[in-house]
Amino acid sequence: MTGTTENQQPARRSDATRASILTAARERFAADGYEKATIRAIARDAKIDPSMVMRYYGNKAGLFAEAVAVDPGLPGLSVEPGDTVGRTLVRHFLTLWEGNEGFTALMRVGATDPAAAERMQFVLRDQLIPLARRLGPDPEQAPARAALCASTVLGLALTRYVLRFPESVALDPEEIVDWLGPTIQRYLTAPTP
Amino acid sequence: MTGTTENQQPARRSDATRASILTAARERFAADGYEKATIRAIARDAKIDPSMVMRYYGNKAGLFAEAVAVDPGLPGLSVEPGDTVGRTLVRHFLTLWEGNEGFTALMRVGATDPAAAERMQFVLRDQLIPLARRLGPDPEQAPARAALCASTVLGLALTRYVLRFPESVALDPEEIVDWLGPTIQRYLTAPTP
DNA sequence: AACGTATGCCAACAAGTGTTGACAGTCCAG
DNA sequence: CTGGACTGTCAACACTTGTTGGCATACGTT
Repeated sequence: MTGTTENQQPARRSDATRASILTAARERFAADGYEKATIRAIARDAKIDPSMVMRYYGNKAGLFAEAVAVDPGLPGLSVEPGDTVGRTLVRHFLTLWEGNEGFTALMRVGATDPAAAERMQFVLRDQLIPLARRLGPDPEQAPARAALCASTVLGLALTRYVLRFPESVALDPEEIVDWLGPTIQRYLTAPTP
Repeated sequence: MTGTTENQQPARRSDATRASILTAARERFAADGYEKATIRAIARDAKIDPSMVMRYYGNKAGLFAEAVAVDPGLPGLSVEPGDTVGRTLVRHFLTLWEGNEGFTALMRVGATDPAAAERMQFVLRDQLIPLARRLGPDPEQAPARAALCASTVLGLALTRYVLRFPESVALDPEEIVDWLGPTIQRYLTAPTP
């Protein structure tokens, strides 16, 4: 083994450049969206030539795809007792968003790009709906209940990370968990109102 | 009086063109966002020449400004008994969004344009915060409580009108009121959790 | 009828975009 | 040392964008 992690590839010299491009791309996409994040601007940030971006990532779409290749992974929520799932879920999403700019990028772009919007549905369909089906009183209501949860979480992300409303940015993470946790819990488990 | 409404201006012949441009612009902005909604495409929809857009609205920014000049107006919520404010507010936003494409346009663009994002804060600052200050137990918490309400409403708008998640689109309006009403009510009036 | 104005179209511009190919230096195996 | 592959730069391409000015036509007033 050559590096810190075991790689099959022989660790080429250009890996540093590749990484710096990807980092710059994530920042630009998260800050400006797809159209305004030009390849020239990303290349300038990464301090290389725009043509290198093309060589390493094919085209702009390919670069974006790799920049937002994030894994939401709701880990081990199946073994949750069921009483605190709401709080746990909110806390999970919060730490996820705070640490990875890819989510902000995906969301900003999803507002105008159907492909990115569809990619966001993956979380809803693959993780939230099954969760709602397992915890809720009526499996048939699972899609509706999961949709409400998604709108809650994404609404916070929108006002806090995308639109950056000062009043939303000022909220303390634990304060958010205290308020949104019961909401999610109710959407998932409470009887139909 | 010449038309249905009283106008000070003598009702010029180009008013129909002006209106068709504005309608096409609203649709395009709402569907594609700012960058992808090109003046040429809008002009093609309105069946006129792109140069007419410039003559009547100065430039693209001016056109967008008039296209999203919508008034959220939370009417008479001050006289609401206080017990059903949550439901009333949700219902109000819902009818607002269903009827006017300007909101969708503003939101889609706000995801990448800071100016549009700031325009959206107007609703929060001018209407939601005062409401929270009047109804909530502690005036100092008004910004935080209002921010939570904004994130709730905008989250629904995001998944339903912008990202168009099928599970969110499928929700019945009254079903939404039933679920989101109590949430808003709690954010506004419930004691700190 | 005649004139000034409003309305519309056409062609073109400068700027910026993603993308491509040719060319120079650098590294490493033989 | 020498060859070929890797890494990077430069200049240019084809295209789309917002925007502008000139020119033709229709209108309303006198």
